[in-house]
Amino acid sequence: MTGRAEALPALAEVFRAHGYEGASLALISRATGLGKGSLYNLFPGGKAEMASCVLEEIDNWFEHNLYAPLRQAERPAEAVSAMFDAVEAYFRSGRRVCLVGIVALSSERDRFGEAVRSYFARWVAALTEALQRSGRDAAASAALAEEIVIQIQGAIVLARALDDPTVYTRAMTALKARTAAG
Amino acid sequence: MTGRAEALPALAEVFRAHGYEGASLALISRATGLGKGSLYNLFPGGKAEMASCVLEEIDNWFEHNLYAPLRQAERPAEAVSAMFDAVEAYFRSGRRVCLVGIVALSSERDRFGEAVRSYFARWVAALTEALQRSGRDAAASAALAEEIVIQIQGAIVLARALDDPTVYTRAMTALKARTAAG
DNA sequence: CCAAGTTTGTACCGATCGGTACAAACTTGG
DNA sequence: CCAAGTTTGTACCGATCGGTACAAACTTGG
Repeated sequence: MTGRAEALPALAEVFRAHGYEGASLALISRATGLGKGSLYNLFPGGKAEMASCVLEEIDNWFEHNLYAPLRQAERPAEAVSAMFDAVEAYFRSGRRVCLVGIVALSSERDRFGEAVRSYFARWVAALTEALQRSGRDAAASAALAEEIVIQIQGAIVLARALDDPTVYTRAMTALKARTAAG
Repeated sequence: MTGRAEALPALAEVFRAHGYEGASLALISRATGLGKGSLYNLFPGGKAEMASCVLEEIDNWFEHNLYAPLRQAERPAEAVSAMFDAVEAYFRSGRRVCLVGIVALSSERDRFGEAVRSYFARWVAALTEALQRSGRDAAASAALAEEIVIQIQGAIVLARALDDPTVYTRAMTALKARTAAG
C-alpha cells in the first residue's frame, strides 16, 4: 500500500506547475505513478480532495517549520532570520512557486478560501509576534510582518517573470538588513 | 462589425478570473457575447491569439499610462506618485488581479514568456529612471524600483488571500512614504 | 495455504474541451 | 436594389475532461 502521504509531494508539484484546473487526472496519474483506481481509492473525493490534502500538508509544513518557531523562539530575532533562510530554500529563490499564493489569485480562492486565509493570517501573526518580542512596538511589528510576507510573495512573482532568481535574493537581502536594523 | 478592440476588455476579465486554462471558449463566448463563429473570425489563432492580444493591450495600457510618463516626466517624483495612484486604481487595491503576474506564476509563462518579461522589465526600468532623475543614485534607484514592483505584486496576493483590500492600501502608503523620503 | 479484504488497471460514462465547416443572415458598394 | 463580401449561429469533429464500475491481481490474517 502506498498511502496518501507518499503521493502528496508529487501531487503538490503538479498543482504548482499547472494550477488546479490545469492539473488533469492524466498529469496527476503520470506524476504520482498511480492509476485512477489507486487515486480514487486514496482520495475518494477526487481532485478537490487531492488539492485540499496538498494545501493541508503545505500548511502543516509551514506551521511546524516556520510559524511555531517564530512564536516560541527564545531569541526571536534569530527565528526571523532563520525564517528568511527556510523560505528562500523552500521557494528555491523564486524558482518554485507558492501554491497557496497561486490559489489566492485564482478562481479557486473561493473553494479553498479559508485554508488560504488561515495560512497567510497565521504567517503574518507569527511574524508579528516574533518582531514584537524582538523589541519593536506592536504597530511597527504588524506593519513589518505584513511587508515581509508581501515582499516574499512579490519577489516570487518578479523573479519568475524575469526568470532571474537574483531578483529574489537581492530583495530578501535588503529586507533582512532592514529587519535586523529596525 | 464588432472589432477585436471591443471584445478585449471582456476577454481580459475572463482570463483574469479563470486563468488561461480555465477560460473555456464557453465562458469566453458568454463574457463577450460573441459566438464561436465570431470569435474565430476575430481571432483565427483561437485562444492563444486571444490571450496574446489581451496581454498586448494590457502592455500598451501600462506603457502609455505608466511607463512613458515615468520616463519622460519633467517632475519625476510626481510621476512616481501618480504611478502609485494609477496602479491602485487599476488593480482596485488588490480586488483585481494582475493578469501578467498570474501568467508569470503559471505554466503559460513559457508560452508568453517574452511578453511577461518585457512588461515587468520595462516597468522596473522606467521606475528606475524616474527615481534616479528625482535625485537618487543609480544603485539605490534600481533597488527601490524593483522593490516597488515586488511590493505591488505581493500586496495583490496578500490582499486577495486575506480578502482585505486595506492590506494593499496600507502597504502602499508605507511604501510611498519611504519613496518620497528616500 | 486459502479465504477475505484491499489495491490496482482497464474499460467505459456523459460532459465538455478547442477548433472547423458551412449555410443563413447580414452589410456594403455600385 | 441587388450582387459580392463579411459576419454570424449552429452542427459537428475527435480528444480529453473528471469520475465510476468492476474484475483481476495482490496482500494479509488465521
